[in-house]
Amino acid sequence: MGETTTHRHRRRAETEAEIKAHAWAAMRESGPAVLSLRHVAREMGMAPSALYRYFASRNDLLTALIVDAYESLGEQVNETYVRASATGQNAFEVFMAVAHTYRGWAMSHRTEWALIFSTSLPDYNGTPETYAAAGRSFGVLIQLTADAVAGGLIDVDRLDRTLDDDLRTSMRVWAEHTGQELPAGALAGSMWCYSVMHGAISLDLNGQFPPPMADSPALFDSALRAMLAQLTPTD
Amino acid sequence: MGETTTHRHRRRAETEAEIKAHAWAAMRESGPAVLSLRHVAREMGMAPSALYRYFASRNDLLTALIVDAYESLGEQVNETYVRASATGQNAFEVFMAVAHTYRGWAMSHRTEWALIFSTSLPDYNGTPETYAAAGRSFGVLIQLTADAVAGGLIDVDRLDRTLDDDLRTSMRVWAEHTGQELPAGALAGSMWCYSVMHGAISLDLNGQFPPPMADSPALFDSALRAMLAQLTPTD
DNA sequence: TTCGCTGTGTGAACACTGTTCTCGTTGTGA
DNA sequence: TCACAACGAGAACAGTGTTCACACAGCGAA
Repeated sequence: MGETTTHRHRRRAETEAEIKAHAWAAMRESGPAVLSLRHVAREMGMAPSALYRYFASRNDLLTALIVDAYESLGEQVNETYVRASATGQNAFEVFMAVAHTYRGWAMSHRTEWALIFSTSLPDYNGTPETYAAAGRSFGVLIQLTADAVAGGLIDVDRLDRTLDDDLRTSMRVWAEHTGQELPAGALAGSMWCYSVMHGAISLDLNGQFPPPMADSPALFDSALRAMLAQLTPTD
Repeated sequence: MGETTTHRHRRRAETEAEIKAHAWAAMRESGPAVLSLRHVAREMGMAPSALYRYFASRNDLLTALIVDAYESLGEQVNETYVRASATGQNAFEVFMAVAHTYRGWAMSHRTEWALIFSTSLPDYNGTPETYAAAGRSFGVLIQLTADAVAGGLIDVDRLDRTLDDDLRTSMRVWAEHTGQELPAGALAGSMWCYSVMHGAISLDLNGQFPPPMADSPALFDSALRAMLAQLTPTD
């Protein structure tokens, strides 16, 4: 038998996609979190109740949208990782390329970003599916850390010594959980970089930076490079 | 005459506060962004329409709540700044104390944090009042930067040289806007620290860190110290 | 080919929501 | 004591997510 994709199946996938497309459009113009099923239905020329044939609830639709957003982000990030790695640059340069892709995605997909990273969606609760989707771009970060360690870019021993004991064991626990051979210090360093990256983007997107430094890739770049410099050996 | 606080005035202020208290309580248990005026009214034993004597709309109530949250945060941050400064510690140690207060507030006021920092509140738009309130804790950061520069903790010249030209001029523009004498490099450094601080908290609160390092003040601490180390002279 | 089932769409209904309006009542300053 | 502003109640309107009974279309099996 295999996958019998009947005519019905295809049509169903189409309408499903169309619903999501209209949902994105609505959120883009009215801001996220005001997604109205009735509005989408009206836009599509169908009864509100008909949407429930495709998504069991508003939350389910939101989950699907979030998963799609994660997938889009993960895909772009991963693609950049692969392409930049192929050029033979060292892991830090690859990381910078990935980070700029990450930031670029956030800037050009503000709605998606808000949907992913804003707690406080009305009544929405995260699901296992979203967590799984989130892991994908996180995996690239772990991979990059492993690359950097392999390339000798990280002063593993020094970083390890600076860590608090409890923190070091936390890192070890997680390191074993990843497939890679990751020293605690390196893992901590990657979390530092992740924090800078996420924080700079988040502040920028929310307009929490003073006006003249808003939407400044240069500030983002300098912040990340400052943190990376802290990881290198022979300071 | 002066301030004639009649009986009515006092009662009005009381109900206003009571409304906000009930609103916070409701958000705390049902998550933010599902604030329902009717629910608050029901809880208080009054008609929904009566609330409109105190807040012109749901957005106005939200604004008041956000301003209160900012004020609470700003107050705690400022208090820590004053107290820590009085002990004669250097500006970096004061900054660490302030940062921990900041993080502690975020952890113990998740609802308030979400209200402040989540874009994507349903239909809510920022107002001048909220921007003014936001500036208060930002001011402490600027003050700390000035203190650090005055204390010779920041390698101003080196940082200045590492900056992109456009970025440096952006920083200068903003530096003039603040009352303080802030070199561009130092200002950039403070933005880096702000990014780390905000990012680490944000990721932690949203559960975006791997489980074993969730809710870890040590990770937060190490990330900030790593960034601070990057600012000091004579590396 | 006809039967029956499953997938899809409809429209009415329910319980909500924010908001506005009109109508009383009640406290306060003159 | 009077007049007026402040306050509260209740009904109403338009909007929401969601459910339900119903009707039709398409498809596999008899």
